[in-house]
Amino acid sequence: MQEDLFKRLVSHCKEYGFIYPSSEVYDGLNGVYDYGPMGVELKNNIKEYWWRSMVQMHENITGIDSAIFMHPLIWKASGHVDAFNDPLVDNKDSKKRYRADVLVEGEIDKMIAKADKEVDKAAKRFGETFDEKLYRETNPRVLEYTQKAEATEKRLANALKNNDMADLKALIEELEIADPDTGSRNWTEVRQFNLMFSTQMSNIGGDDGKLYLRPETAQGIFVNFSNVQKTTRQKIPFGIAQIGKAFRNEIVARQFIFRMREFEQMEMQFFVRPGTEMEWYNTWKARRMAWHRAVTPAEKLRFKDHDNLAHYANAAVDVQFEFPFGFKELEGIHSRTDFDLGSHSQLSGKKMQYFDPELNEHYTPYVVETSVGCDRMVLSVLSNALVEETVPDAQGEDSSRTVLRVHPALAPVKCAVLPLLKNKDELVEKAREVYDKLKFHFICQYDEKDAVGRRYRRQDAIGTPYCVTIDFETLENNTVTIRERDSMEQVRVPITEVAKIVGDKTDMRKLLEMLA
RNA sequence: GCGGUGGUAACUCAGUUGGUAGAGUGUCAGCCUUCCAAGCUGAAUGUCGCGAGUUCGAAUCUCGUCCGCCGCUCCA
Repeated sequence: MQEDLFKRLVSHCKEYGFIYPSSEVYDGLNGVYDYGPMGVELKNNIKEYWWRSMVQMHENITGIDSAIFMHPLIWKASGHVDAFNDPLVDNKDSKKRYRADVLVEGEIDKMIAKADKEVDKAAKRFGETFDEKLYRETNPRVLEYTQKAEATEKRLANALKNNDMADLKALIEELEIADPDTGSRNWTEVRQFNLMFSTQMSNIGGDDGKLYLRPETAQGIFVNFSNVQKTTRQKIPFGIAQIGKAFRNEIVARQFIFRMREFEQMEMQFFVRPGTEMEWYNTWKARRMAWHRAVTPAEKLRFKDHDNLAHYANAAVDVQFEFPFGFKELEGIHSRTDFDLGSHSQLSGKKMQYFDPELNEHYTPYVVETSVGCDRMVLSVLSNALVEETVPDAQGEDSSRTVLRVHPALAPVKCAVLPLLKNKDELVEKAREVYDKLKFHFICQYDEKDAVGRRYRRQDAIGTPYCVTIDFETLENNTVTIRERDSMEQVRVPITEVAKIVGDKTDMRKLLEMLA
């Protein structure tokens, strides 16, 4: 059922020009998609909704557009060079894949557990006279375990530091580590998976010329913190917003545009006084949920706290949407502490602090981040909107229609202009006139092909909220009918009012006002 | 990467024991039509994923290869 909906959605997206598989004529490129004529409009509207809700609606939030190429040290400071490199190993028998370092760490834990067990046993034996410290330092068996654990830890750290995959493999073999599930010791070579794409800036020679395509837009904001603060004279708390492409070499890209290798983020980093970050974290949680609820039913949205916090965060929550394949992350809200600014400050040697006149002191601001996946937002809007319903046809019989119930402010085309009949020149001519007026206000489509009912259905399929029909009465008194997508109801209005009526209903302002 | 599964028109799919491709929808042109898809007439569109083999003959059989989907590993 749900899977059917998802398949229908994917083909609908292609059929009506929303989303095409990338490089299709060359058999496609896994995990990459192109936006078509309807898709780009929808996506731009989503971006505009976000941008205006951040930058236009908050005097203390400004936007930037930083470059995708950044100095390679940025990714060192951010922790991505380390955190994005996972050494993976496959078990040939069980076909399971593990992180090699996690396997070794598990083995180290076992060694420590063994030592602890020896200590426990001795403690029971000696009773109250037991000196744990002395025992740990002198008992040969405990010593053997702890020393082995320490040595292994050291070797693991070295191997990771030097990217020595061969030694990692050797370590797994020497420790006789078995697959936790099956007990098999039949391992493949350990391979490094780099989740960042790299490229070459050719006029810098050798390895130093290696650059990464940014895996998140946030760092472009952090490294511009001082520039923005000084040039805009913002006082803390204030935020910097950015929309842009990011790139991650996912091991598997799946679920249509949900997880792509090239994707777009809408991120806002909010800089606050240390100690106030949880307050702001909760404020932004609420604001962001309100933003989502303005376009998505509340029951399809929920918060999901992170079980494991990232290296930079002291609190993290996801906004999840119920996709056809289950509740999945749409947006992340993180309290990033002063990790990023502190780290860049340390590595670059440049101060990234703020002088707080109220406190009369310098500090490194804390950061609360909101980060939405733009493409995921497109997917959520589409999967929430696509409906197949039964409506009466001209004879009052049941007929089905496919309709995209997207919010009018997000709809790719706002208005279709239709002459009732195309073989009547007066109607066609008048319709052209109306179209030529409306096109200055919003995106319109003119269509005269086929019966008008069929044209309505065509517009329904791409989510056009309003259809204006020019009929014989129009020729008499300059009025037209406006047909609304969801209710299919029509009202007759003077031509001179169409731009205002449709404009009001499709204006982004409607959405923004819901956030107040 | 492994396992499962699939690749035929823009979309959804059919194609029987091997005889060089069809349907519905959609698209285009024309007719009809005074407001909600499926009225009439006509038309265009396929290297049947790609390559090799078997065969007189391959969408169909064999092998290889590429790509997609689902699951596992990963997801800061």
